[in-house]
Amino acid sequence: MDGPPPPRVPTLADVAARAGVSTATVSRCLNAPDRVQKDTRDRILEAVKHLGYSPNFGARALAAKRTDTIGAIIPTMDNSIFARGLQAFQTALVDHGMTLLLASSSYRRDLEETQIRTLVARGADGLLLIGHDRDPALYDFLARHTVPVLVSWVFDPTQPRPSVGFDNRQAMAEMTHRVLAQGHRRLATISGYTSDNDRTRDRVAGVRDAMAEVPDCAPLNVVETRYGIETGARAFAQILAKTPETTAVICGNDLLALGAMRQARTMGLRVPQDISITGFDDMEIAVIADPPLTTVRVPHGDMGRQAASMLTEMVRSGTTPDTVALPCEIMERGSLGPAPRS
Amino acid sequence: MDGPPPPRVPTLADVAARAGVSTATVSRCLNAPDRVQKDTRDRILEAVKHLGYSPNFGARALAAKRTDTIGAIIPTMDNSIFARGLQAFQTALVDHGMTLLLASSSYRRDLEETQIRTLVARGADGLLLIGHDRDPALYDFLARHTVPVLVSWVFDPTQPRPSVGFDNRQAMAEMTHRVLAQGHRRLATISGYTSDNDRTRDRVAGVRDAMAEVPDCAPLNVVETRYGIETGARAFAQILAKTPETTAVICGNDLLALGAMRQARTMGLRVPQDISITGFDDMEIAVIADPPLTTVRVPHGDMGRQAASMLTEMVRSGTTPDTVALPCEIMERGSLGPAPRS
DNA sequence: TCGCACTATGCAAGCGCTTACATTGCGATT
DNA sequence: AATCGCAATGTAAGCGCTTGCATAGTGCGA
Repeated sequence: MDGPPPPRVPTLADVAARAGVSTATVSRCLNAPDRVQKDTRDRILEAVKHLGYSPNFGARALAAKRTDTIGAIIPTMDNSIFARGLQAFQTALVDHGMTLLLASSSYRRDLEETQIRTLVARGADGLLLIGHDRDPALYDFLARHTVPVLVSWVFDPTQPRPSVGFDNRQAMAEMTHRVLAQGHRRLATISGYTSDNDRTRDRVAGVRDAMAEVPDCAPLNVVETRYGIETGARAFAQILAKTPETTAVICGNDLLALGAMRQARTMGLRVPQDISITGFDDMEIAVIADPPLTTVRVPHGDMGRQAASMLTEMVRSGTTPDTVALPCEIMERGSLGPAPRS
Repeated sequence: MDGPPPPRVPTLADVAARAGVSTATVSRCLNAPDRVQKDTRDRILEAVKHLGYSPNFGARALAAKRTDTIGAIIPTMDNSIFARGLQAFQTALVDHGMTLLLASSSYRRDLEETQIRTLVARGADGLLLIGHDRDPALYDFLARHTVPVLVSWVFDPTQPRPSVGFDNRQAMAEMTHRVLAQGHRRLATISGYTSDNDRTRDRVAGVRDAMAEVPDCAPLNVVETRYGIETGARAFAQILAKTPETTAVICGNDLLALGAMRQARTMGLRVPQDISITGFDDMEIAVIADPPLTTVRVPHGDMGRQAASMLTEMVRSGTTPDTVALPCEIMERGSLGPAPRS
């Protein structure tokens, strides 16, 4: 019936021709359907379907000055912590008609900077970033390009930028309270690197906050290391070498805690009878660790979903939302027990 | 010194004006630097820097008919299996000057289809997909839009599309050989859902391949379920209810295996003395499970990096590379032991 | 000295879409 | 019946870049 198939990808003009209207009407029909009459719309839609038309992205971006694309830069996808939040973020973004442009920084500030510039150059309408710590020049750059930024994974109402996240400091303070409540007074912390990272800093600060309220605490032994199981194990050994009297090790994330637990076992220490260990994140495996890990449940999913809504709103309306705080929950499980009688 | 800053984002024309050349020369200078003379180039680069120029993405995409963007659709980021490969993929992509557009399908065929169309509409120059199972109409669609596709996570040279991955079937057969070598003859498998998923199908097929070489095996008890720890635990209980004589449970991934191990412990079974359990993926936690999990190490990183190179090449040169097979490695650890004397 | 090959640069035509503005047609208002 | 307002649609001007082709400049062999 039909002639030979069109040799090229159909354009708006092809649709317009087939429907017997102008390209403007087709464009409107696609972007604001209620601005064209029902029968015209039907005719256009038929043409669209028949031709298999799909708008050219570049042309649309050029003319409309937006891409319906949101960029996100996370430290890493390697461990599931960020991946879970990202999954929720991406899914929600799709529901809002947005697409995710993704990059990772490997926790490196210089790389993150490059990635931010790249994503903006790639036309990201808005950006999701983790944490506030960043060169002010970068924020200037983003402002100049009028790219809205939403910060996640933290809650800090004193920052000028909106964020959606949780209060790392308070969550860790709460965890530390629980540890202290078990009678522990000789604590140590295995933390991620704190330079360029407000989240890790806040977590350590939270530990200190809680300790400050109890008079007879020994000084906190803090070891900084890269996040990971192996590094957690090594850090644990280091801690016991320096302060063997430690009865509880508060870890900056679950991976570190898992490594610490393994090392404890290796060294013949029972958890929690001889030493208590806590984590942060509540990864899926926390509950099947032996003993199950006491940790902080982070609202990954809510954070991701909220971030998607907020960013979409920011991009579409140009408004700046209020910073949102999401609650964490302490999951008390087997790895935290009473302090041993010394 | 300078006048008031330009009120808007600078364009090619601004750069050209400042450098005293035409926009064509600036464009060439940016895209093929060796086609303009050194001093002209320096002048242009100075102008670029001074103005803080960065090319407009939409305009470039429209004129050049490419976006330097690669789309990837993975089943989920929720578990670290895909996330790790993706991390390597993204990093390598950046090294090739490409950017990652990401979507996830939640293992749902219909969603995946939508996402594929969306990413193409968003201007992805090429696509990374997981597994071959897909509606042929989709492949037609991609061909019509001349979007090259690379399939990953599988190795199947009989498929018309290039892929980079590993042989799920052979890897699982190899694992099963190891299990059989320990004297096990009553096996069960906890598999992910096999409909629309060639990877899970291949893994089960691998188990059967190996069993076929041994005459006295009991029939294989297969339970299909969603990937996860909880679901793995439930599936394990189901298996023991139906075939309590089972001495080894071969799981389709590590999460399932971890769940199975937990359930075994709950039911008072010792691993591996009473029952052996194996996984697939070699997630980071496999080694700290108790007992450490015998599993298949999948070359996530290599796969991601290779995929990035291959796709970039496909997009840039329009060629179709050969399918690449990457080796898996069986990690024999504590969760696999000799079959108990019955 | 002339012509030729070749390089560096400019000119200008799009790429396919959105949108401000203009036009048309029709019912309601006076 | 003339006028006005409004809804539906058309007209056409870009959006900022790439690239085929044209043009000018340069060095070299004959």
